[in-house]
Amino acid sequence: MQSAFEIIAEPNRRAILSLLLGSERSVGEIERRLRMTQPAVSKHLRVLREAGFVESTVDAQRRLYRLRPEPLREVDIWLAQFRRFWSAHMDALERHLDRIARDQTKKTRKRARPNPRTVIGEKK
Amino acid sequence: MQSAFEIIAEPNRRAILSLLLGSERSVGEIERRLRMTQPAVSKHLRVLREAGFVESTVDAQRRLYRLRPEPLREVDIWLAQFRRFWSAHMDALERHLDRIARDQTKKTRKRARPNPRTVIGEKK
DNA sequence: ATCGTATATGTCTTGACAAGCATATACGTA
DNA sequence: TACGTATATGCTTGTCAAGACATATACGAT
Repeated sequence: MQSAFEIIAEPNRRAILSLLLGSERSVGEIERRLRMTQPAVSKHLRVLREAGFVESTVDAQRRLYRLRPEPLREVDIWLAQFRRFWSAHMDALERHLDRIARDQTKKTRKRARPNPRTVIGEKK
Repeated sequence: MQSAFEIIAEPNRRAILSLLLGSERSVGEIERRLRMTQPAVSKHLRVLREAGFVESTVDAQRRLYRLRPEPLREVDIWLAQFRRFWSAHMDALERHLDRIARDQTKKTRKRARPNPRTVIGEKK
């Protein structure tokens, strides 16, 4: 469970992070909002805290948890390398859809892929 | 293993995706480059294909795998909600670097990082 | 037809982890 | 003090995924 990617692989943890985006919350608030059991919330918070995604302060018996930016930025940095790639593809798709939708004569400047081949896509 | 987040939680799969960013590759190439066993590569590629991260075309006995953008965009969309947050927490220089990354300009870098608080942080 | 290469798949084992439930700890209040 | 509330932690169980190894399938060449 070292990497930030593994941490956010868990849906409940992602939900907690999204919730904390609004404001800091106590364990009880998270528990009620996300309809999880209290131990589950505490355990996920522990994982998130140890990975640096959240931090907490003590308020009497409660603990208030809030978001920390660094680990998510790390994910974002990894993702960044693909942005150039997918914007190229989306542009190609947009051009294509645009041609179809308007049914007008448009010249193709460039193909996204030079030769059309049979592609094995995802399972259905 | 439905969600894109679970798919990219696996380090070898992330390595494959990064490798495919360069160009399409055969299973054998991936195997050698990433020093994984062939069945391991094939299995990871299957997972990636079924989740829409890659597609393949047949070239004689080989299969050439290449990247598909959509699933990573999905991850990026989730991540997007946090950008506003962390840019508020980032210092000015990091914001600056972020801008640089976006429009591929080049400049000098330095280091700064303030964060004073009484806080229960990550494990040591 | 046989062989070699490239890739996919099946089986088995092992380890990680999430959930549930019970219990411990910490703190405020009467 | 005793009690209620808030949170953390311990234990057990079921699930699932990844690696290793063996085997199957597909194709080209001889």
